[in-house]
Amino acid sequence: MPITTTSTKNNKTKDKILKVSTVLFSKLGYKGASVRKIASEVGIRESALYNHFENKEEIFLEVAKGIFSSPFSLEHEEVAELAARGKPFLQKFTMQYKMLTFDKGNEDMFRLLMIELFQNKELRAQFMQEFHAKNIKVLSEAFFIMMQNSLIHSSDPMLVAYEYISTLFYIRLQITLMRFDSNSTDSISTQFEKHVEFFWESIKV
Amino acid sequence: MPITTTSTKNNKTKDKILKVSTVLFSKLGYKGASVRKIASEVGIRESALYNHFENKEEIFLEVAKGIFSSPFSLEHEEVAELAARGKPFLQKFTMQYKMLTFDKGNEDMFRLLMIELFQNKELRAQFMQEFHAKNIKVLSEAFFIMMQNSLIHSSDPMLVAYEYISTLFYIRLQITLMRFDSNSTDSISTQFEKHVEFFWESIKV
DNA sequence: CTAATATATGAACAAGTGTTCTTTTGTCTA
DNA sequence: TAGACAAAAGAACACTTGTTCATATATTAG
Repeated sequence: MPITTTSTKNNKTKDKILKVSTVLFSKLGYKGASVRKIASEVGIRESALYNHFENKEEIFLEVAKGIFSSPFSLEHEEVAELAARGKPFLQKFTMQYKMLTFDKGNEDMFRLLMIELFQNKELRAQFMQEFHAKNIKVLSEAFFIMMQNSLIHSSDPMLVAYEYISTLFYIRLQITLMRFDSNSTDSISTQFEKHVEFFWESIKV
Repeated sequence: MPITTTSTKNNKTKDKILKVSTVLFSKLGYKGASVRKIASEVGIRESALYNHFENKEEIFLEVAKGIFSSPFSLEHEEVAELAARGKPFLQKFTMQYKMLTFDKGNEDMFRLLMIELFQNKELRAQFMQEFHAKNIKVLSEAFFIMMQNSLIHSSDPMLVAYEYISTLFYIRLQITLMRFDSNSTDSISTQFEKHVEFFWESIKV
């Protein structure tokens, strides 16, 4: 008898509401996605939504939980191990970042984040913490190890991390924009790999 | 007798509407800034707005014109001249970018752009063209000259330009976010200068 | 000063918003 | 089969939205 945290009950409708809301919020934003649009897409009346959620905000908060829960998991040990070899770490890290960029669910979450970023103070704080600071931490630790092993030139690991992550973010934003308009991402598809190459050539000793 | 393009008429109120709208749109977004909020801030009734503009969208379009009209002017000759000296070009370009980031008017426009980016297809297209492509063009031309003069390592100038502009954008986004919450930008204030240093050291021959 | 014109008001509109009822329907349990 | 409970519908609410219109008030021109 498996015990899931989100209650074992028969919540088929609730799940559908969340699924639909994710799509609509990430397309239209919080204001643009009205409860009637959500309900209609689910196939129920607005009033029925309130059997599953207190109000609109509760739906949004539930959806927004997904924004920073990306399974971006490089174990601490794995970081140390890969970093000791230099370039393979950058490759692994970047490919994970690339996967997140193209993954449907994470793409929606990223769009939602961008749409609501300047409308939601809490989201801004989390962006700085979860998106920026956390990445800087992992990367700077890795670059620090590379410096100790004389694989790259010595300098401030935090600065190197900043320089590295900023380009990843920009590529992700651009790809997300293009895909939102169903534009081909061909012209930018290998930008992640190019970044790894360029950066490694720039810092390697 | 100076002839301004925006008509010489006595349009004090119209100007105030645009000024107020700029602030509200860039804070609350298109949907969030209602005509009543705008009118009330101007000091008139909603109905009076329609003596100056056809509708809300016309106000927005007038405001949005300012997004991509930044006086980011490095003359073609100046680019060539500075690029031939290498690092000074990066310094000049970056300092102009930094000024735009901290300039009140351009800051509002940048925020407006970010807020509406995923809600407005036309804005996305302009972002790609005016914000991205144009900068890539100027930068890649400069890097090309530097390569010809053997100031930096030879590689794809467009790639180098991409790597350079992406970090500038990320810094700008972060600073704009912090200032939106009235947070101190001390921790990131010299990031632009650090970027110039890091990048130049990375590419110089 | 008077007439014409531009700009303001205040009320109203139709449509949309989030939310709350009461009532009906369905589903599982005793 | 009967009763309990969860989930649906449908109508209504108070409020906000963009926009319009008739009317009043300034401002300008002859």
